Amino acid sequence: MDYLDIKVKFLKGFADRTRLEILESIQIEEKTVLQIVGEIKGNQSNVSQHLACLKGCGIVTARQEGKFVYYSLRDEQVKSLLTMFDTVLGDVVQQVAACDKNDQCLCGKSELKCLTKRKKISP
Amino acid sequence: MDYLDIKVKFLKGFADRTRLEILESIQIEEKTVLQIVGEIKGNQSNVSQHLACLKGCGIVTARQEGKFVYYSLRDEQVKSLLTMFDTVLGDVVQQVAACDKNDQCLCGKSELKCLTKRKKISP
DNA sequence: CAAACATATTAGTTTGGACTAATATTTCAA
DNA sequence: TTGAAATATTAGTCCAAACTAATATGTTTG
Repeated sequence: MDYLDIKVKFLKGFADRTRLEILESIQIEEKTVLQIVGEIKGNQSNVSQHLACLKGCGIVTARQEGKFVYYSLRDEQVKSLLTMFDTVLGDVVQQVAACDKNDQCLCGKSELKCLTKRKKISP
Repeated sequence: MDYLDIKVKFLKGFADRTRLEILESIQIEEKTVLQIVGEIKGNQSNVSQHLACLKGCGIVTARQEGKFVYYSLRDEQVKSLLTMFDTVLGDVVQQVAACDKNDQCLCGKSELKCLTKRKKISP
C-alpha cells in the first residue's frame, strides 16, 4: 500500500452519495448515529458502515459519550476541503450535468449499450 | 440528477488510482494520449476511457491538434484542489494507512471474512 | 441483574465501474 | 487515395463496494 493507494482510499471516502449526505448533516455540529440516520434516508446498519468508512479514511472522528457516539468532521482542513469541492464544482456543474444528458462519457452511468457485434475472443 | 449526484460524479473522477496517475502525469504540462500511456502502466483503450471520464467530470480538457489530442487539467482551481488533497491528507496518512493494516474498517478492502453463522432470510 | 436502547458487525446479494480485446474513426503523409 | 498512426468506442468479464437483514456488542437505567 503506497501513498497513491492511501490517497485513493481517502478520496473514495468522499465519492459516495450517502457519505456526502452524512458529511453534510454533520458539517455544522457533531451528531449521533441515530440523529444522522434520521436526517438522511437510510437504515442504521448502512449508516454505521459508512461512518466506519469515513473514520477509516480520516474524514471524520468519533467521540463516545455514554451510549451515544458523536461523529464530527475531523478538522478544519476537511471542512475547507468540503467547501472547496463546491467552489471548484461551481465552474463546471453545467458541463458535468450536460455530459450526463448527452453521451459524451459513460462514467457514472448504468445504462447498457449494445450497438454492434464483435467477434468472440478466441480461446 | 440533482446537485448532489453531480458532486458525487465529480468526486468519483478523482477516486481512482489510474486516473490519479493520469492527473499526476499532466499536472505540469499537457500531454497526448500516447504520452500518458507511456508514462503510466496501462493500455491505450483503458487510458482513453479514463480520459473521457475525467473530461466528463469536468476535471480535464482536451485540445485537438492534428491527429494528436492534448489533455490538460481544466483550470487553476482543479490544480489547487489536487494540491489541497495532499495537504489535507498529510495530517492523516498515518491513520489511514494504519486503518488498513488493522481491521478498523473494511472500506477499500477486498478480504472476505466469514466468522459466525446466521439464520437464512425467510422467503 | 435484566431490559431497553444505541451502535457495530456479520453474511449474502446486487450493482457500478475498471479492465481487456476487438474494432471503428479520424487525421496525416507518401 | 491508400496506408499508417493516434484516438475513441464497443461488448463482455470480473471485482469492489453499497446495500439489506439478521445478530452481536456495549451502555445506561429500572
